[in-house]
Amino acid sequence: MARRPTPDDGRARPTTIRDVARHAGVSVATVSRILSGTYPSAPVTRTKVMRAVRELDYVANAHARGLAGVQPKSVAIVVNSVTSPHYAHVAQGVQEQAAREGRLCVVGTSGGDPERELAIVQLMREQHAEAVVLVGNISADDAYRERMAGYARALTLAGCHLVLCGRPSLGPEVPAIVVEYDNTGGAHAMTSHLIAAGHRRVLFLGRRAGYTTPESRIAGYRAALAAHGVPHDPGLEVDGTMERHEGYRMMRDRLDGGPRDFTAVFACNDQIAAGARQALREEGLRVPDDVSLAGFDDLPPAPDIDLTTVHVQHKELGRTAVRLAMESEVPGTPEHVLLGTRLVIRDSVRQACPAA
Amino acid sequence: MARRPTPDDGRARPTTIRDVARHAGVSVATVSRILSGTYPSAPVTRTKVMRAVRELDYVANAHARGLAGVQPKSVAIVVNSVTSPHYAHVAQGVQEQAAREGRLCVVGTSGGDPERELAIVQLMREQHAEAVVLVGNISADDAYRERMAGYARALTLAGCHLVLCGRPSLGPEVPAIVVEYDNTGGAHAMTSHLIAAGHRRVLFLGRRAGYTTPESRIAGYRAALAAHGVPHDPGLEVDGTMERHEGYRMMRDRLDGGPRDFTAVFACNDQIAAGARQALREEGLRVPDDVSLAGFDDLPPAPDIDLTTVHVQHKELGRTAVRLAMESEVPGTPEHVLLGTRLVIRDSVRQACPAA
DNA sequence: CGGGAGAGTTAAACCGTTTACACAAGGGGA
DNA sequence: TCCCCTTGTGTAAACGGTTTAACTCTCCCG
Repeated sequence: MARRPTPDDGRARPTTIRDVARHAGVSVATVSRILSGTYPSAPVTRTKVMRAVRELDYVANAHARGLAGVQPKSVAIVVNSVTSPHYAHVAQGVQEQAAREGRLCVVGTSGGDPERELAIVQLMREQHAEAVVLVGNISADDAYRERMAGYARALTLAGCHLVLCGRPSLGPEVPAIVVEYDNTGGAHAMTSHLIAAGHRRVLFLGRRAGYTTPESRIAGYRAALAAHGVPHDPGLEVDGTMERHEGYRMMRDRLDGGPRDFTAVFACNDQIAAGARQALREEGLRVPDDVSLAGFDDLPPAPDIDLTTVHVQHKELGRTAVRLAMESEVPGTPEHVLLGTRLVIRDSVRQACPAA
Repeated sequence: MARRPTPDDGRARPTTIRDVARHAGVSVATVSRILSGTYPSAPVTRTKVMRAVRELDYVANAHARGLAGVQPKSVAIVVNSVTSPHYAHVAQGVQEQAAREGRLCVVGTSGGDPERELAIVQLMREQHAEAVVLVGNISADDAYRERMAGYARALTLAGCHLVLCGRPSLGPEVPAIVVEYDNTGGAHAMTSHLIAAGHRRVLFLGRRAGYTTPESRIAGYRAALAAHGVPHDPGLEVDGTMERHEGYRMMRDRLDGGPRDFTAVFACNDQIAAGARQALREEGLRVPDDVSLAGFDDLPPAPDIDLTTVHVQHKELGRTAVRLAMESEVPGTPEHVLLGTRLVIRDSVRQACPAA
């Protein structure tokens, strides 16, 4: 036996459909049908059953129901961490859309560790999630891609959709929906904006080889420099991750390292910008009077520090991910969506001082 | 039959333990035992089974496993929204602790709607979650409390623990773990800090009747005024919710409404403080030179706007919630925990100008 | 008065796993 | 040689629902 009948067990066993049937004086099948409402039934029986359900405070066992083939499945989302505004907003979009489609939403955090991400995906496969949404920015290691590709195929076989959100495709052979936003275009536009304001030495904070988001953004930065005939100085590209304290560190190091050789800063995201701004202020440099500063994302704390930045539709990203996964059965559904971005001009960029 | 055998079905059925058993030439029970590793087995059998598992890429069906009585259950957390830094940090703590205890974490958002919150709790009951964590700040309506109390009893009956996080108990009769932090004490300390700096007219932004968090904080504010013999002017208490745009609105209204009759502002949280700061700056008032400003929470964007605030251990709150729920079987576990807070002095509060 | 038609209900099979119990083979002590 | 114990595996009964196929009534029509 799976479990002893435990008629003498201390704690009570939850109410089952059998209890309801007995209490209402009908069969189990009748209760099931009346509750699902998919079958005609006599009003008097219906009343009896509903009363029994209320009196016993019955709720169905989701495991049993899932096992029996009913599919009110769930959507899973894997992010680095929920405290990062970027992930939080995407997650919020996923949540909202999942709720709208009547799905439960499971959130997992990987902490940026590919190993944990793979483990969570495997877990979701066990849970028979309807869709698994992987959000952004992971090291594109070859062995990792190979394994994830394998999982993607397994998920698809089990009728589950893999959605890559703000992250590039795993290759044409791998079944996955991709929802991205235009990192390169946004960075290009922002860099052009800085150049138009007369800046020719723009410090880029947050380069990170192997990570797709920073790589796309720096590509836009470089392309804009080239398009406007501004010489590209690799010495102006600073390595770092996308956290606030890293922004602080990068700027500190730069200021401590010698005379200031830039008039503007383009941070890879708003968090870095916020950290860099703090380091600048500690050094007595005002934004935008002494140094212009631009970010990317348009998330808190951008409005609080008057940051000129690139707006990304984060919630829409999450919503689209879920929507595409749900609709992917219908023929015309696209498998790759690229969301646009737009500049948000606040007050952190000023005309370059020609003397600088 | 529950489902036709579908030997001719288009899409493949996921691999079951039976497939593995057949493929390895052993019985289903043997596969189960070898995979769970709780039983002795011959090395040669073990090898065969493991190879079959690998070749078929088998993962167990979590529904079936759950039904059969194995309990690697999950932890559920219900928050207003994941984009609010306050909830995000608590959720992060819950996630981390749940992961550490080997539990899956389900996140639901209620949008502050008691009705949806109740619905999610019911859903979690179906899912047989091991613990349900409800986070903060809901309207303490009587009918709602009654229903939630009923659910709490039902959850307990099903062996599931209800944890109220940053929210008061439902009453002594209701089985629930409560993890709070000291709102009143923190607000008292901050108000005292402002009074010590010479402020006697402190504007409180974010009063909200019926909501426990603002009510506790304003109680601390009033108590501190009384303790230091500063007259209490109800006209200095402004109603509003705990969002950034509300902080902006409240301060705007106040400044537009007449001459400034306060020298310091105590915002009910950092978000309100950030909004209020923006309104002040638009009016040409500098923080802290013209007006002192204090917040509550110590979450982004507090460090970016140099906000003096009250630090709350948000992650610890979430972690404690999960930990207590897991350990609640062992006798000595407390059912009510109050976490401390501490002042974080930055640069948004200055000595009051006696003339003001 | 026999015989569909159709509404309402029930018994039983099935979903995929775990596990109590049965059982076979092999080894060692009496 | 016999018996018992250990070790490894198989059989079958749960777990709690859903669904199919069969069955029992009424009712209506020829």
